[in-house]
Amino acid sequence: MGKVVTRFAPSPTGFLHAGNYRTAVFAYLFAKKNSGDFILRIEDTDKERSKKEFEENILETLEWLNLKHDAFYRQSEHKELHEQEIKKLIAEDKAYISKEEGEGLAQGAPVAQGKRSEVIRFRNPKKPLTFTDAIRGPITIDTSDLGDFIIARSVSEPVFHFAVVVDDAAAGITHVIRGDDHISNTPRQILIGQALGYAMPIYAHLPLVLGPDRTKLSKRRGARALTEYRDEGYLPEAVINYLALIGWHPENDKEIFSVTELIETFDLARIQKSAGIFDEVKLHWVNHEHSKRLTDDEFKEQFFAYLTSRGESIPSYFEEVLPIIRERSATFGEAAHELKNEFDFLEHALSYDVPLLLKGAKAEPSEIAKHISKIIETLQTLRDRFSAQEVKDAIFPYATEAGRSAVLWPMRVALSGKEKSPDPFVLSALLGKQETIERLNAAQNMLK
RNA sequence: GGCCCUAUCGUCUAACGGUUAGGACAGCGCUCUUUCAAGGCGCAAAUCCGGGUUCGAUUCCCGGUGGGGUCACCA
Repeated sequence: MGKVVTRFAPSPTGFLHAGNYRTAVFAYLFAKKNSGDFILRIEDTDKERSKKEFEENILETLEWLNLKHDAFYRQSEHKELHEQEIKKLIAEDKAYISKEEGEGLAQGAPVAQGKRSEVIRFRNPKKPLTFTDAIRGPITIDTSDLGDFIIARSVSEPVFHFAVVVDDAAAGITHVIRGDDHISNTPRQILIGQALGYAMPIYAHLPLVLGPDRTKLSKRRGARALTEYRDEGYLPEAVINYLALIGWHPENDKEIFSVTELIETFDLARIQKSAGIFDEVKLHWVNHEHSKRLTDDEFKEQFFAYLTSRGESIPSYFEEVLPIIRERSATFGEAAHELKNEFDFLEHALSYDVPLLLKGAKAEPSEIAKHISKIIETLQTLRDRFSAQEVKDAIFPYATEAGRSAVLWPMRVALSGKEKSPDPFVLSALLGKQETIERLNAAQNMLK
């Protein structure tokens, strides 16, 4: 058997959503699994609706996902080939030029909506046709109801079905991996291929990815362009991992895969037949798992790049706070939010009031003031560059004895000025001995 | 509506005739914890219905029902 060649063939008529890219992921994984080629073809035969910006978005997204193609072209670049093949079919009387006299064209009215008075139709043998789908097995469809379908608007303007068949054959595509919604298109494409004398590719129709409302993903129903996930700081490997999990499952219970692992493990035979629903919540979890697997350096570097690309400023406390932010956030977007909104107290002056100081302490102000004095006293005995653990060892016994909420809540608020924050020991280490004591003093003064 | 595809917890799924129907996300509870997360532990949750075939059906066959797709001079 020759080299495996798959392709991803989107039309640049809108932003592609997760379902489209899931198809790309499978076509890519299958090609790479078999040491084959993955081709990207932009299907731009519809000049009216094809837009450069959509093509750019597709390229940009694929690049972000790092789904590298081995060849790239636009369908429009194959005009001569298409025309040659159309003429060939007409010459062989397998297709013919048809005079159209439909309603919209009658009564000498001007040709409306781009409708032509002449088109090229395929002579349909009108027989039941069976093909074997790599995922679903044999599928039989009677092509009679198709009639003599149109294959081109004119000799130089092929319609999708025709161009696809010619281009797939020209590129030596061995496996056509595409969405379920193309099953009913397959017979007519096979018919065209047979008429042209092409070798048939293997078809593998993937189950569709549906939205939460169980219908085909679409922009209007809230499906988002994949680039939005990039903008929210999702990791490309996590997105690929999650996408691969819709409709595919390995033999074991493993769920978190790198792309390399995916290529090793992927198997067309283990693809689901029924449609799956895109679940953002699970994607979020998968991303967190991938994020946790990053080394500290990788996280720092990638998070830094994310912040920079977003035009966010890098605060002075960036590095110190990284380990804490990492465990609390699932995406870079969330981490950025934490960085900006939850740790700003590290470099800005505090503003909080006595009620907040008392809120979770469940104790009298005088008692709290006493606790704070004790904390300051204890902290004085520690070395200048103390660690969170050292502070905890020093304070915790006292807190436990005197009442943790009465001691630790005010301490935490005094240091962070916030109702929610990391624990007071971490906070102390972050601020350093001197600043910690200063803030505790300030809080105590407020209580007097 | 015609044609085609499809059917296991809410969701993604495991099982390729014999299992207490397994895992994951979400949910709930407990724990850890000054707080919010994260973490650990646990609970609850499914074979669409009806016929066959079989000693035995989630699994094979038929019918129904549900869901989806497709019926363009769009791709």
